[in-house]
Amino acid sequence: MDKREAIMAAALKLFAERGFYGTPVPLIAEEAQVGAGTIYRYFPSKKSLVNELYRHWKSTLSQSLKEGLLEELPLRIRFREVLKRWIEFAVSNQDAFIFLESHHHGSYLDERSIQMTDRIHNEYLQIFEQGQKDQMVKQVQPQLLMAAVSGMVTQMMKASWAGYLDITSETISRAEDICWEAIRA
Amino acid sequence: MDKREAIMAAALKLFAERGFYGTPVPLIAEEAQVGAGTIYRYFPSKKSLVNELYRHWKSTLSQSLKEGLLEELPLRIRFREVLKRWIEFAVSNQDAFIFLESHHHGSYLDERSIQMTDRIHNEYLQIFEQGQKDQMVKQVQPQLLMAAVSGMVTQMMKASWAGYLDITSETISRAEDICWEAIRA
Amino acid sequence: MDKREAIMAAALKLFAERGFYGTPVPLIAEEAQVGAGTIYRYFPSKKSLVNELYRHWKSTLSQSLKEGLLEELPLRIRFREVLKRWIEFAVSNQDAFIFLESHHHGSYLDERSIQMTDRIHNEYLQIFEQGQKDQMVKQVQPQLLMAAVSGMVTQMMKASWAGYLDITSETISRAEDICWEAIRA
Amino acid sequence: MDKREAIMAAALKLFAERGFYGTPVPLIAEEAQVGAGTIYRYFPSKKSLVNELYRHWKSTLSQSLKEGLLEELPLRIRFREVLKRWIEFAVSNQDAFIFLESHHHGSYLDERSIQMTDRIHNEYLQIFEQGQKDQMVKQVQPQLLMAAVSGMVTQMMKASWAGYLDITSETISRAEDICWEAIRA
DNA sequence: AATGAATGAGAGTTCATTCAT
DNA sequence: GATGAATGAACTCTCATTCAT
Repeated sequence: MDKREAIMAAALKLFAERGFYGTPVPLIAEEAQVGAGTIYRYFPSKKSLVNELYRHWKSTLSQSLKEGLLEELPLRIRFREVLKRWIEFAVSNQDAFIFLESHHHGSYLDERSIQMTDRIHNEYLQIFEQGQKDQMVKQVQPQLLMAAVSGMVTQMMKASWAGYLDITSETISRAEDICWEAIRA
Repeated sequence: MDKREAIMAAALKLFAERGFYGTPVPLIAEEAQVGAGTIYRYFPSKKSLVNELYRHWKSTLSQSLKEGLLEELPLRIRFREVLKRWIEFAVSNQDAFIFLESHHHGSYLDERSIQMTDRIHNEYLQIFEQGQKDQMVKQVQPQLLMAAVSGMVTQMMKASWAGYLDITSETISRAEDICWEAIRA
Repeated sequence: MDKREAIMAAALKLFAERGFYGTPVPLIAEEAQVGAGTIYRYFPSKKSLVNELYRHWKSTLSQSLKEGLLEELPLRIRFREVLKRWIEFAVSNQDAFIFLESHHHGSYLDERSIQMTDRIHNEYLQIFEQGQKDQMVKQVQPQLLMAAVSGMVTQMMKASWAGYLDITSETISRAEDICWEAIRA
Repeated sequence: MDKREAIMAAALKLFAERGFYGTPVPLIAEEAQVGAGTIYRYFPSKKSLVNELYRHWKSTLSQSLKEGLLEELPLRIRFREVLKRWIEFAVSNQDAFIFLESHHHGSYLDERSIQMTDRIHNEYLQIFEQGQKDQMVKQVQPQLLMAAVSGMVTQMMKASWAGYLDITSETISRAEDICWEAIRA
């Protein structure tokens, strides 16, 4: 489905740049080089488009954090690996990362999207809770640890987006250090 | 001007809750208990209203971080004081903090607002740069340090907003620790 | 409410001429000499407009058939009086009569309109049933008697509308005779 | 042409149920089990489809009223025979009869359809005029006699359609009596 | 100065029609 | 010949803005 992907790519770009309400459907059509009506052959409504897009990227991110992570490795190594993947995902998929962040609490997200958000959110929390059991990270509300890590990554991406910050592999490595020291016991 | 303030208070609340595009002007008027036309006596357009509101709170935040900060105190003390004020501002002015964060990159922000954002951004950066000179914080791009701190605070507020996190004075104190350890040398 | 009435008058004319689906809202606005948006200050939707219009004229017609009808008069006199009023209403309010007829089974009619239709329909049926008890009209399904009378009036109005028939007081009187002989015992 | 007939049958059913504007072309295609584009091989436009359908059934009805009617029979017999055929056509071809009735004044009918309507209308009128010459029916405008008969049949069919009336052969016979007494001298 | 009814441009969406397959 | 994905004009409805009161 070539058109479907073109529409999703166009919508991702525009929603990331201008937000959901700031993006008229005909503009998405133009960016995707399809007719306005075509969008409605693939998505029943603008709302359903944003929800499918959200779930697609949310699960893509979630997968790439988990995929092939060796359970045998020491927790500490795995922890830093996840951190690294997170940052690398954000860097490689800037639009998607910004989109996920800024649409986190949109009133247009439906029940399924919210449930997926909560489920993945809890998966992440468990990583921090596991780290706490193993005395590796600070013994505070896990939400706070997660806020530190996700906030760091998010703001770094926004700074890059706004042209304040140039992200290199050196930057990524530094960002990992900062995150790690923020949360380690 | 009593009405002007009522309008700004109503707009702050609604923009924070529903975003710029999700908030009709007549709804602001209703919340402020004025006629819809009255808003246009005080602000030439909805866009100018959001910009004035943005600049108002941006400079209020900036002021409260600087105000009466004793230059004689050791840098390290001043540093932690700023951190504390930042978090306390966010907690005491949830709407304003969320509003500033979520409108950070709105396409409706005008030249003046962007310039003010940049100016204040640079002021903050200087704090980190000063900390680097004094060997107190990590020797990395200051943007990254700032991302760590502002990201942490922002995500903490969003978690609170979404009901995931209950913020107490204990939480604030913990958050300060996390921020400090993230950036310290 | 001057505008409200202008809108209802314009809608009546256009719905009678072109039907519900054949009449765009902006055309109603133009005919009523108001802005398109104004219609939505008075009616939440096009559907609600057609329903209010329908109920307004349905009850107006119903009222004018009943109003001030002396119960003391012999049934036969009252019967012919109702017949006369019906025809006169149709002649004096051609648009409204055509509108009511052609929107009888529209899929856009809501529960309330359908209930009102059924209620008034039953009121009319009772007239015929009463006539049957008094041996004045034919002993057949009352629906059939009603079909004869309402069909006659409806088709007469449509013929007039289409320019086939010129309705005079002589015509009305003749129509009454025809109806009466159709149904009398 | 098998497909052509399938399309016309599907269109008849849907136009009768939902009206012209309420019936999307793709829905007709689905009902007819052909591709949407196929309809345009047989009919240049939706408008032309409804017009062909209208003329088809209009002339079918007209034919079945005339066909094989013995000129030698007394006028009175022939008269009642026509009445009977009319009602029987309506009962046997409910969809077609409803379709013809409700599209009688559609703004989408073209010149040819209107001319055919007028022509057939005049043929019917002549029957009544002939009846007047022979002193069998009332000496009033023939339009009025026709309104009585066609109105009766139409309303009876609508009542049946709406579920108010169950049509049996007894009903048909009664309806004939009513029509006849409405118009006879 | 303040109002809120009125406006019309522009939003999301539908659907008659086309055309590459 | 037949298809149905694709189109864009036109629909219903919203809302930033104006202006008579």
